[in-house]
Amino acid sequence: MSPDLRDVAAGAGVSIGTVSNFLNKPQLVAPATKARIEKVIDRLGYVPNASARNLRSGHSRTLGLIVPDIANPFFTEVARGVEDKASSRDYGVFLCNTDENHEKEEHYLTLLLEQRVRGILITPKGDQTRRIEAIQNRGISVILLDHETSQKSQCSVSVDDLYGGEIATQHLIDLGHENIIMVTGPDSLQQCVDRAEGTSKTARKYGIRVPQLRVESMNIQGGVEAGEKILELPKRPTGVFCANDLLALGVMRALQGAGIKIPEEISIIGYDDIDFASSASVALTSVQQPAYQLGKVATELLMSEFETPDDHAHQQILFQPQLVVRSSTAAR
Amino acid sequence: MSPDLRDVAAGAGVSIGTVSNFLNKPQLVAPATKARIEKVIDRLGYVPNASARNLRSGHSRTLGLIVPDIANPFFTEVARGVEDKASSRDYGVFLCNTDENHEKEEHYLTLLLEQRVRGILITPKGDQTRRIEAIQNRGISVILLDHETSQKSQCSVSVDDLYGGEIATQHLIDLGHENIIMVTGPDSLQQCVDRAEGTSKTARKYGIRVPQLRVESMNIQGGVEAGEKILELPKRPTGVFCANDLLALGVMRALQGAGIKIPEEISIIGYDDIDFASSASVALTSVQQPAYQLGKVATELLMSEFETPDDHAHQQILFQPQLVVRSSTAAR
DNA sequence: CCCCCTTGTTGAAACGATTCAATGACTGGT
DNA sequence: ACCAGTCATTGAATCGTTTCAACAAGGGGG
Repeated sequence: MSPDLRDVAAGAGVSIGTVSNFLNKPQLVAPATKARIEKVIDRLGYVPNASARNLRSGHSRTLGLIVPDIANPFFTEVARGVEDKASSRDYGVFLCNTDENHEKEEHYLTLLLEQRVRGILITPKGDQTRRIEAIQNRGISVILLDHETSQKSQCSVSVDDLYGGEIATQHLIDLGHENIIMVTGPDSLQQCVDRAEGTSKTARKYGIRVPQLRVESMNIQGGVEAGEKILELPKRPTGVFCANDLLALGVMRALQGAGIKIPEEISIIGYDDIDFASSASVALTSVQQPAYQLGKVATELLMSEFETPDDHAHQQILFQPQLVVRSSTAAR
Repeated sequence: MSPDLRDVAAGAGVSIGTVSNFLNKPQLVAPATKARIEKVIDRLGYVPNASARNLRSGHSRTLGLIVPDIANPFFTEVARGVEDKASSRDYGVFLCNTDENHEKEEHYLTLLLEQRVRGILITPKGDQTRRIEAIQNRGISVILLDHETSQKSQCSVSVDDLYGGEIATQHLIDLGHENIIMVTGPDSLQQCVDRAEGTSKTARKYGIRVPQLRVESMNIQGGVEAGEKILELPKRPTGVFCANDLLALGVMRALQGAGIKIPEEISIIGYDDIDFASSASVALTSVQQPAYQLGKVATELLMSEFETPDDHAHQQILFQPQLVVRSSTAAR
């Protein structure tokens, strides 16, 4: 149905090998032959078959990207960074969305293995160290994305979530808040654990205890649920730190729905500084992360790992987040 | 590096063909043999090589999805619909983001052709009829997503943008607005053209002319730019209809930044009803589209096209959008 | 006891490319 | 006129599967 290297060769009156050289090592082919082959390729609309190519050459030109929630603008931004970098080197990207679901993560990992992708970028749920090592043993590079690792055998690119939790909490405390609550996700998300840890650490310095309100899903819906629980609390907090902006927007929606004034009655601070944060009903104070950069750097690292394996040292890159103050937090 | 069908066969003391049957036609394999093979597969961690499989069988188990802006929640929702449906039938999805850029679209189409995906879902920019027919001639099914077609040889799943433009405009007119402006994207986006057409049609009935303010990119940034232009207008409009919610949020941001009260001074209505619309600084009135459903139905249609080509009739499915009134529009 | 049918298994060809050693055709130096 | 050395091209093997015709082994039915 689709034309074939053989068809091209026949059309140009050369052998299959020459056409292959034209495609992969053009400097080996005589100008006149080149011209002839090119013309035939155009006329036939020949497009190489990646499967055949991968099979023979032993590696594909595709990467896998596994994220917990593609609807979260933070991860779409990361994905954009990955795609741009990959594209620029003529790699394709399999984008997989797990909905924070372990089974889906497993499912997609197998899918990527079947595809024999060249490398995988993953924001894993829970500790996947063993699984990941098994994959690396198959000759597939893996980079942890937005997830720090202590394993020296793995690369990771992440943002300092501990520090992020600290500056968010410090900000609330500086504004005079003492009754603070943190809305966070399941413990299987390392980001949540680290941000919470940063919060506790800073709070302890001031003799404050920050209770945690845990939700299932890190999205607006989850935030709304958290907000409703906050409303029922016997002693209502004056400051709320949410582990991401979606939660913060949800909490804000729930609280405002109950007639509570933000930030007069309750201050809210989010995390990620997504684009929508500044468009929110009250512009959201948030902790900014270099999402696009994260994706880009991770992809560079990944490619260096398999393109120049010799001078590639496994490294753990850590970005620093930054506080962005807007209108959702105020002195109490 | 990765174990092989041959390794499995050797381990289980059977031929390659039997293992292949175990994988693809288990009913042909004796229970005892099955058990033996299964054990070896587990022990070796065998994962089939999709390239070899595709090459031999002549078709892959992957789809391609091409969208103009994955950062737009409308399209992430569509993508979710596609992924869920595809996953459920064990298909993988290549998600491609074009940034409304024709070259990228072209680039990704070639990528998908190289991969010999089984089918493509695309929200094309401009008229791609010929290109798409060429792809179909290669035996790859194509479905137009969120883009109506009159071609009877193609399937499409879309939402009635003409009607959407009508109800948005009708809403503004019902509220007493006569000085209305539409913020829209480039003519190469059919959605924009259709929504604008709906607007004009309705406006004409009332003897009103709705000028168009055209921006390059259909995102928040584009909206901000449009908002700034609106501020400079000699005769400021009282109603603004934006071709999508991102534009609306951007316009809102710019106008509010200049101290204009929404909706008291200017009413704004968006399109798509993304999740963030109701969290906006002023909850956005919008035209709702069944995004998830769109993706899901399109994928079903696509799969039926190549799984049961005989009883598949090309069809154009059209959903109806729905007005959602919130706080960003008011009587003048 | 022979034949046919079913059930399970096998072996080899094919898919469309890459890879590489071998070959052929020239060129220029001596 | 010959040899060495480029430069272009070729042909065959190979990657890991699927596919399918052919075969082996039992199991009734006549």
